[in-house]
Amino acid sequence: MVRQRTKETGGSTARQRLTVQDWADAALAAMGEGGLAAVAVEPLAVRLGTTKGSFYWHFTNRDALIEAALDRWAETRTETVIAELADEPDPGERLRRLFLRATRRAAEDPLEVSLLASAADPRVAAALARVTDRRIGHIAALFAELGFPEDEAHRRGLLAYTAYLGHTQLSHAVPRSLPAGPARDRHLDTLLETLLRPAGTPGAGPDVRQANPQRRVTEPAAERG
Amino acid sequence: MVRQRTKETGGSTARQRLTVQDWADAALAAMGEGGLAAVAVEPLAVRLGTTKGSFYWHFTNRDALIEAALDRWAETRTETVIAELADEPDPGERLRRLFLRATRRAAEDPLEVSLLASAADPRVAAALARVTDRRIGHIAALFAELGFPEDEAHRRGLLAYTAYLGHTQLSHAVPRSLPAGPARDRHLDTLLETLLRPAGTPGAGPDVRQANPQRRVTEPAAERG
DNA sequence: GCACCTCCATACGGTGGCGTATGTTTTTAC
DNA sequence: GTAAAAACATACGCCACCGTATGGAGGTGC
Repeated sequence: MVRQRTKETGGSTARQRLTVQDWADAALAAMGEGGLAAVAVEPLAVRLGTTKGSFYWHFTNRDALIEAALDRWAETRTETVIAELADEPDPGERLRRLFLRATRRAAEDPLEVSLLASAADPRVAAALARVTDRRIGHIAALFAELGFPEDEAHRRGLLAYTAYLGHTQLSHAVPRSLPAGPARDRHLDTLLETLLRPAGTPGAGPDVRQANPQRRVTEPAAERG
Repeated sequence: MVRQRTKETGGSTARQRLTVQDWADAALAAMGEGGLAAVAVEPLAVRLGTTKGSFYWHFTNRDALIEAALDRWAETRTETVIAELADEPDPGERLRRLFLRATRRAAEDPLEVSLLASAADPRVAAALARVTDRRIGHIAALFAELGFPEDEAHRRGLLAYTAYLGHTQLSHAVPRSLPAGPARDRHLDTLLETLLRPAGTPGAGPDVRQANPQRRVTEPAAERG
């Protein structure tokens, strides 16, 4: 990510120039490590091997950087995962792989947790709202594809996303509280299974979805990567 | 919370003196609003109507304040809720009321979200680990009281706490994504009901996995969000 | 009522980060 | 190959905050 900028190494140095996105990515990285407050121009400049002079050429001030970073986050960190699985034909398997992949990535990157904690900032809140709507909508669409009626699909999508968020929090705060290794995927599978099971929805309950006969699926092995 | 300290109001002023806990509570409040970085001595002093002189009498430095605040949080914000419901005889009802109460409080107070995002700090991580273990253990004990075997009770306790965390995150980040008003409790009730329903136990390794209720394989067109 | 201890106020020096001003290098235009 | 533009470097003033030093209020013992 960070470009090399050896400063006085004779002639071989191709002194890269930085782009707005380089700064935005660095800001997101810093944000993941230390929250919004850690998005500081001068430390970022050091990390990028440059100086403030570069920064204030690309941005008017720190706020502009934060907005750029949030935009970049909202664009990249949601669509990529969705797009990666677009070729999977089976919606159930697509849901499962989406869930496993998303939780794994979120467990590796503290950025999302950091952003969730910065929702007091209106710009962060806006980005979060955008991303959350998109994600829940997409999951709900998967449930709808699986045969659930519209509102029930949305309800389950909401639950799935809630589980995703909670799991992410735990994986960062107290990782040892969660099963690790192969038990991890099994745990997430049972969680998904719970969400997929036809519930006795008491409120506006259609009667149809009764007991699941003989569900069998796809080995959990496929999801590596 | 903040004590009144009118500064020059003649003689009627009972000039309160501050305690270590006053500072710790103020630190927790600031932390909820702006994260760990917002725990700054001088702003806190202003909020408390005093000066740094007071602070550095009670604490050696800022780090000591943070530790005191974390200790106070770990002690108060978990045991109180548990203790408040100790007189409820029915474990199912105790679980339900615990869940409703905890989620409501967490939705009102941003502190917990902020702490979860500061888990990179080892002191915060320690406090979180303590509190998390205590809470999951307590919830698991409730499930055990309800008749679930030990490991299954723990598994469901973990799921319940995951749901709690996720719900809390959503309620702060994108509150409108969650049902409000009376639908709120109904939503949480169905969530709990899901967790209480006897499920296909995972440990013994039955082949049942992942459900497809009446597949209605739709066009991939539904994918557009 | 006087020494004494507790608790707070005020005044300092130091650091880290923001934003501006202005110089310097690299790239592009032609 | 030179002039203009783009991209970066350096130097400055400013503010917020940390921690220290020291000087008082206010109560307490006797």
